[in-house]
Amino acid sequence: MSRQAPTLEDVAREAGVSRATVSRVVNGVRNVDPAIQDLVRRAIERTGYAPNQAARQLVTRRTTTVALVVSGAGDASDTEQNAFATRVFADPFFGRVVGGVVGHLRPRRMHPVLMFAETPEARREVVAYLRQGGADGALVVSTHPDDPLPALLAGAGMPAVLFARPGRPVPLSYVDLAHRDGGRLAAEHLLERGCRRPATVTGPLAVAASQERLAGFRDTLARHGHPHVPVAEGGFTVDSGMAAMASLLAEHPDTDGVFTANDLMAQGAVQVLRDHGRRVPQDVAVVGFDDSSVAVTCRPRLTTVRQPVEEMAATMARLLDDHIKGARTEPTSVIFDPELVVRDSA
Amino acid sequence: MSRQAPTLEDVAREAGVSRATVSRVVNGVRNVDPAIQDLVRRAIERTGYAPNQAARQLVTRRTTTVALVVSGAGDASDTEQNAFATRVFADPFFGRVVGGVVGHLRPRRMHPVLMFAETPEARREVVAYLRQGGADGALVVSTHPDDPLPALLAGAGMPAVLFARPGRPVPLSYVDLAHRDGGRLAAEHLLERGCRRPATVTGPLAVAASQERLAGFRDTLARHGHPHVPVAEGGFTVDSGMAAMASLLAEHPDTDGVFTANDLMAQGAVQVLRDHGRRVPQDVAVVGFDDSSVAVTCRPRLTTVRQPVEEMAATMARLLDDHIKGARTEPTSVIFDPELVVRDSA
DNA sequence: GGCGCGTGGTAGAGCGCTCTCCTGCCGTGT
DNA sequence: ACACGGCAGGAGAGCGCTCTACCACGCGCC
Repeated sequence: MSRQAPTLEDVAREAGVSRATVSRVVNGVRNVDPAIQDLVRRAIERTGYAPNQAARQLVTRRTTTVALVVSGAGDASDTEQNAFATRVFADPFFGRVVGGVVGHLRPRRMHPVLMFAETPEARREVVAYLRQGGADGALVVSTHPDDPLPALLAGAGMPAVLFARPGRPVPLSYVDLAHRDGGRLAAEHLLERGCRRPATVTGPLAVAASQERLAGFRDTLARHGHPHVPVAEGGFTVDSGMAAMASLLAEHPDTDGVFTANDLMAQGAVQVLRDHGRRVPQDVAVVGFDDSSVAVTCRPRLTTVRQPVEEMAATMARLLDDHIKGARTEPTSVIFDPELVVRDSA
Repeated sequence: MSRQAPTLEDVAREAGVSRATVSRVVNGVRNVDPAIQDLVRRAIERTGYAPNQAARQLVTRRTTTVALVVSGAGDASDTEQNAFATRVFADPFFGRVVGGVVGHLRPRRMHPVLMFAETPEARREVVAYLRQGGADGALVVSTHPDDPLPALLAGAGMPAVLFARPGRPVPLSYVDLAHRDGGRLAAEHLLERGCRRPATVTGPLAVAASQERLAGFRDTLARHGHPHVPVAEGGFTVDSGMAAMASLLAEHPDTDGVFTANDLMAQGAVQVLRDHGRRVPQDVAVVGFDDSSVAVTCRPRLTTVRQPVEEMAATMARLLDDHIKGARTEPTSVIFDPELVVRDSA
């Protein structure tokens, strides 16, 4: 790459036409004589021309990227920062988000810039990046209900779409799941299986989704003669699922059915159950949530409430596209329906 | 964002200096009178100025991004494309790569653009993106030994660094692990535990790393009186680990120690072992590879050969930086040492 | 036959920044 | 006192592209 890259000018000279004509051919805009089109294309071929993105961006004020931000709320120290990315991607959930986003972006020749915003410093960097025109908008996945990033983005007037309804109302579009229905689905399945002593391991109760999954689960059980359901709070990790299950078992050894608010915790719960001599699903039935990859890789394979993460992520990207193009100005929300997937654990 | 964003010109006017001076203050280049610096900074504050990346890129010919490419070798159909991302990130390995890369990039205000290159079409797109100046270079993680992308990149003269030595020699820098030593470490540990009938589940034997882990394992055992070691080939997934373990067990029911070429397969092997009534580690000891997050979340926790993926990824980013800056012109390789991490499975 | 009109092309003005060159002004040495 | 080096700040030329004019030309129309 030592010698200068060819420019539009070079191609134009080579083809014997003007810069504008070449530009039109490249961008497929306006009518250009087929013969000339061919001429130009041949010249492009010969010169090995590739349009300069920076120059194009400068005039169109559009990039070919969107920021894909995984956001926390903490004040993590510098040393913890790298670990954040590792930790985040340890949950198969994020891989699915990436898959969904890329699925929408790719056919449009757009690409995601990966950013992490778990500290005030990092959040500033994200906003700065957007303001400098590094990306056209942001797709935000928060890991914490008090995440200040959405408000920052909305305040800066940047196009942004969230995964899940923000803790505090923010004038931004988002996609979400009917979590309450998910809880209901889990309850109904446990009931149908004949569970008499259901319990649940929730996600962090500060998270709205956890609250709603619990509410759906609880309400459904209450309606079927189970006014009091043992509850233990977890943190969406395997370890927290183990701890929660252990405490549940200590206080309610007769538990015969557990709904855990995600698959990772279900995995932990199953392990603890086994360690305590319970067979799953014979002695205790376990229903997870998400239908992530671990649901099929762990044994027994998990019966779980499916969250269509890829679809949700793709929709998120579509909404952002609309906002960027100006085709949509009002914040919108799209809510997806969960679905029960029956496997071996319940 | 309806009204025009402020430009250098606006700040200059506001501060009563020239554009060049403002630019110098912003970029911290050359000496500028402290009083004037202050004046300019205040003007920036007031106007809410943010430098336009596109304009800057146009003249400096440098972006603030590098491509982080996960690459395959296949001709996957369109419908499989989205799944590729999901599948890739189901392995905790990639999350660690991202963590390491971001750890290096972030302090330098650089960001990774995530790209997937599992089809010829997608590979072309990656090369085109780089040639158009969308990113300054590429960090490539191949999932397949015959991946044509490295050669494409080298041919185009694009700065690029690979994770793992490429199948065919390519004049590109890379980082890698001393896989052979890893195999040796596993063998030695199994031997020390008193295993009499060791066996191994390898990765895809087309992958050099799999070959070397196997060679290291085999050679060490041979040197200690085990000239023949049962081998089953896996595919680095939980399922393939299960299948491989099952076949191993069928032919060699007296196996008392297994080295699996990654942790995911170790997890699968443990499950199959359990299903066949073997206790781990009492009846059969299992040593994994990678020290990924599953090593500590699964039960029993895995004894495994640690691969310092984050460090390796960070080094990859550093090498790329050097190449981009021109501080390094010759392809270089950096080889890391594996380390045995003893937990419960062996 | 002049005129409007659609078609296919050119010319050239920016987009916002960096960076080289230049100028004016000090301090210093002889 | 004067030449001169060094340094701070300004002027202005691009970087490579898009896009709005604008022009040339041929056609059908009254």
